[in-house]
Amino acid sequence: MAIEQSIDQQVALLMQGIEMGDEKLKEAMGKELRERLEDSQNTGVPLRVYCGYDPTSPDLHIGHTVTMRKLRQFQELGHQAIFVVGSFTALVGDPSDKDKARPRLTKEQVMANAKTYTDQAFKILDREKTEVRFNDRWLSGVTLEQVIEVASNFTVQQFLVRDNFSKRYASNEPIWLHEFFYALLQGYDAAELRADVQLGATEQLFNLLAGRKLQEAMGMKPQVALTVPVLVGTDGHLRMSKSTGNTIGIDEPPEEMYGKVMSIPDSAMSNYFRLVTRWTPDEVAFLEEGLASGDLHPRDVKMRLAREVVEIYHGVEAVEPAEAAFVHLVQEGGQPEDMPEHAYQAGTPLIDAMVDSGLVESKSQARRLVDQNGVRLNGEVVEDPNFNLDFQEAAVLQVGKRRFARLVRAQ
RNA sequence: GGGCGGUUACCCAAGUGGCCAACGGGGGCUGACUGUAAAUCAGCUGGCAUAAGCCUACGGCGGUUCGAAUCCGUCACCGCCCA
Repeated sequence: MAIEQSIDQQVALLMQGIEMGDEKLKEAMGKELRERLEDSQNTGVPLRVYCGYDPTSPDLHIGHTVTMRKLRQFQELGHQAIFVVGSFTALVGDPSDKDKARPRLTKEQVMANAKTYTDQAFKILDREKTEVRFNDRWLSGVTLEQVIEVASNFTVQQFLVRDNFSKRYASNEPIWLHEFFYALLQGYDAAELRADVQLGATEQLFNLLAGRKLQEAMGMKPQVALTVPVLVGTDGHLRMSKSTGNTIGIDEPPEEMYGKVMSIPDSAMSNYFRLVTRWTPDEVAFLEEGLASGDLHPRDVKMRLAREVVEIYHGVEAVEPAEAAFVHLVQEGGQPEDMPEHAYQAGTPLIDAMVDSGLVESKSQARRLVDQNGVRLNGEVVEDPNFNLDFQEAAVLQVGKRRFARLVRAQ
């Protein structure tokens, strides 16, 4: 059911948060979007709006949800969302988001990942109104002739202008020929899907524009390209991505999610407000002003952010327990309710139990941690790594702030 | 096909015969402090060993040497230039 809104309101909503890196381009796209929306209203034909996701890892993270949220907005206005699984493009490796060529995946990995991807995506998207497409369905059948035909629309110079290619070119890093094809493939997708609108992160702009160019060459009306800012990872600087290990997975348990949000640097909060919450621009502005003036405490604001993120993926009932766990564990330095259990033989040196329980990787590392006062047994800092375990009752082993195990003497 | 340069720990990168388990930076970990797992500061960051010490490691293999990440040979891979 399309929500009744004027075209003006719709454009304003859909363009909110769109960043094209160039005001003129953004204006032009906004104008094209308006035309499309008007056409759609007049003809009653919904717009075909697509976004592609390369299944390079088994899990989606909240970085992926930025474009999904935008897709969802289109859905709510009655348009057709198309979720494209890059089952073919993932094999090529997208050069956009890295300074280095990405390792290529096998077909099997890609298909396994695709399965979990789509399931997770429906936490955001309306399953009923989403068309899921796998791009190997059409791309794997493309002939060399067609490839050359498509390639004839582009020059090498156009590619070299791209920041991440020009950088690598300048620093003598390899630029693989197959990487050039990535943009062509995305363009091909756009044409195949007869897309009216394509969404992507700002770094994808080049690819989206390639789609426009190809559609035009094929006698179609070029799609509206809309890009959203990139979400930074938990480190606060780099793009959130599996390969840098700075992700917050949308399938992670509430406590984990809450804690990870709390671990982002204060400086990254604004990025998160805008990209991964349901807050309106007014609410965001209120928080930012409060932070700037000192009226709001950064920690409290971040907790608010953490609650919001947990609520989105786990529902409102998961929020309180997740926050309570955080307060207990981190702010009060308490112990978690659940911790893995490890059975030891009486007389086992503590250091061995640390390794055996999987809390540390080697005895050398365990020794170092003891030296650094990072190991506690029943709350007491351990001084002697060779201490022999022999407790009647279960003992709580703590390594650092976050790793716990319950040690139980074996019979 | 020819010439030149390169390959060092999770990443970047220094080291050109012994003082090298290998400078520095990033990341990660621990601690202190705090406002949180933020910021800041300090320490740690191959394995085994209570310790002395031992083992493994500077692309692979082989050699020179009392001794090699460092020299030589060869193979593999990468980059640049020429064709």
